[in-house]
Amino acid sequence: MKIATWNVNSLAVRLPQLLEWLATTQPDAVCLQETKLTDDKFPHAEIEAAGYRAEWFGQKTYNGVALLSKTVASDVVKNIPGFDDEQARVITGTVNGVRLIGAYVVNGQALDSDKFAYKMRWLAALRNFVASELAVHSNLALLGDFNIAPEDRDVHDPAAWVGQVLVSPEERAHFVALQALGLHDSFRLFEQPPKTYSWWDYRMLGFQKNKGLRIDHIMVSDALKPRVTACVIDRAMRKKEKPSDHAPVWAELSD
DNA sequence: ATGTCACCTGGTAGGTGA
Repeated sequence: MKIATWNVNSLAVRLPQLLEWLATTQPDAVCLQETKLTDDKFPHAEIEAAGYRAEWFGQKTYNGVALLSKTVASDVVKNIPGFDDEQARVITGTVNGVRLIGAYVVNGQALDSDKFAYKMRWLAALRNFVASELAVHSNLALLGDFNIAPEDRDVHDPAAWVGQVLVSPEERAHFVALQALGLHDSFRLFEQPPKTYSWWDYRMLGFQKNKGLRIDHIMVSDALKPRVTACVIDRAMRKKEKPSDHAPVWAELSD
């Protein structure tokens, strides 16, 4: 079973690339972030024609998430129960016996901003939600755009990023707290090439210079960990015409 | 600090968010 995550940065713009990528990569399930579509605009017909079921949860202009899968997802939950949130950032469902939580974590803008305080509250709520889901679903993956680079080796120039969001000790502490629940960063279960990132700023030739961060992750539960046979960041999609600023990430699970 | 991209409103440019 192949599971994946991709921040598409507007599904309206990226739909042709998504369909191409589904056809070549053949994931069994994929969580999308930043669809930027209200629910009435979601391109479910095109996605179903490509052989995928879809669950989606969006809003105007910003955020928006979706869960695509070859077989139908069950027990779908939108956003974090009990956490009042105007923003569409989480979609959860069970596919082939695996609980998938697809998340678009708050960016946070700047460390001294209201948005960063919201990011901290949001991550605390996510942790509680993941803990409650883990209590009833041992086979669980939390995947998405975390907007956190867990370690300095996930940052092209750690010194240049000091004081900015995505790399702060406070954000990294939240990543560690998720690990403390028994979640494992799939990417680091394997030998990986150095300087492998999942996001590059559109500005200043970020991708061409590989000035990136690894902020898109697939975390797996203790029960799922021994089943992970690979985790790959698909840089090729960042080289396409009109790319998303994020590359897709996928992990292969044995049966 | 910001060379890009996507979206909105409201208008053929400017603001916001990432």
